Amino acid sequence: MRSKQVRRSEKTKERGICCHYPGERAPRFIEAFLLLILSEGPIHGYMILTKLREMGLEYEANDIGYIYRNLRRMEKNGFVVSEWDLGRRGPSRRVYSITEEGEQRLDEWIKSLKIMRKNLGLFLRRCNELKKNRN
Amino acid sequence: MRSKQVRRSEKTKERGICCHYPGERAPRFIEAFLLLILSEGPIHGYMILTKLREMGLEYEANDIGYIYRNLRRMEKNGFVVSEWDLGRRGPSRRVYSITEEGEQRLDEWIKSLKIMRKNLGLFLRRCNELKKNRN
DNA sequence: CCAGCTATATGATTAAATTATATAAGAGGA
DNA sequence: TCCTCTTATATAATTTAATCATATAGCTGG
Repeated sequence: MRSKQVRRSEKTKERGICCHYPGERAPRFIEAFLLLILSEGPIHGYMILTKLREMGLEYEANDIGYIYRNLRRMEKNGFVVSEWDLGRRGPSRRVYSITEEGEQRLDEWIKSLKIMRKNLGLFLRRCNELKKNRN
Repeated sequence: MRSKQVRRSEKTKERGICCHYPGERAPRFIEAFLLLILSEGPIHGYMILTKLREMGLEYEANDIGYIYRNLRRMEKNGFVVSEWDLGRRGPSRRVYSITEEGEQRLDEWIKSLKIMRKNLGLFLRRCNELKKNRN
């Protein structure tokens, strides 16, 4: 460990979906995002971090431990399987693939997140009305 | 305690925003919803449950403990204040009101939940594309 | 040889969601 | 009177998960 650790709470308050919001701690969506990425093809943990950032989630270097932990849990739950990729230079990679159960799980997530999105819309509209009525 | 407890995990899997989704546990939005309701006027805990249900969140009788705990935490954090309402028949009520700090906190929530809603949209669109390309 | 990037992993701590239960006032019926 | 139901608040105990912190190792370029 060389570089100094940075506290998320000080640095990353107003960003993506899986970090920072006033509640301090992340919501519980990471599994959905991991499943989507894995559903697009086998991939290793470190690359997932890059993908998440491309999806606007702005993870820090720190958060990689969180990814690995979740991948392990998901493997335990049967949503993914992994194998070592040793056939290349550099540190070896553990490559994860989604299972049939994982695909089903993703479908459940999609259903739930659709409802959540709808309810968030209602929430925000109601907030708008509240502010409007105050002026 | 008279009535039988019901397990959320068996009964309420595919519902609102603050309960049930594949991750089993609720996301961390409850504070935002409580703040919005309180921002509309002082109210006691038990009535909040009704309001949340009206907002489509389908809480069970069980979940009232969760509400109370959150209200207490929020009071500790200075987002709300409470006082007893003894001037009526029936069990006495603890009536909560939002503070200036609570209003600010709600504004932070609104910012974050807007981003979250946007990112959920991107997520769902990406899922759609994935499914489309498979056919 | 050191710094930096890539790569995986996990112990320890803290926060919070869930389950379960305790208490009590009043209303209405048998 | 007793019983049950609804309204109302509260918290102990348990479990899950997010965060903080750190360890290890391969390879590249200066």
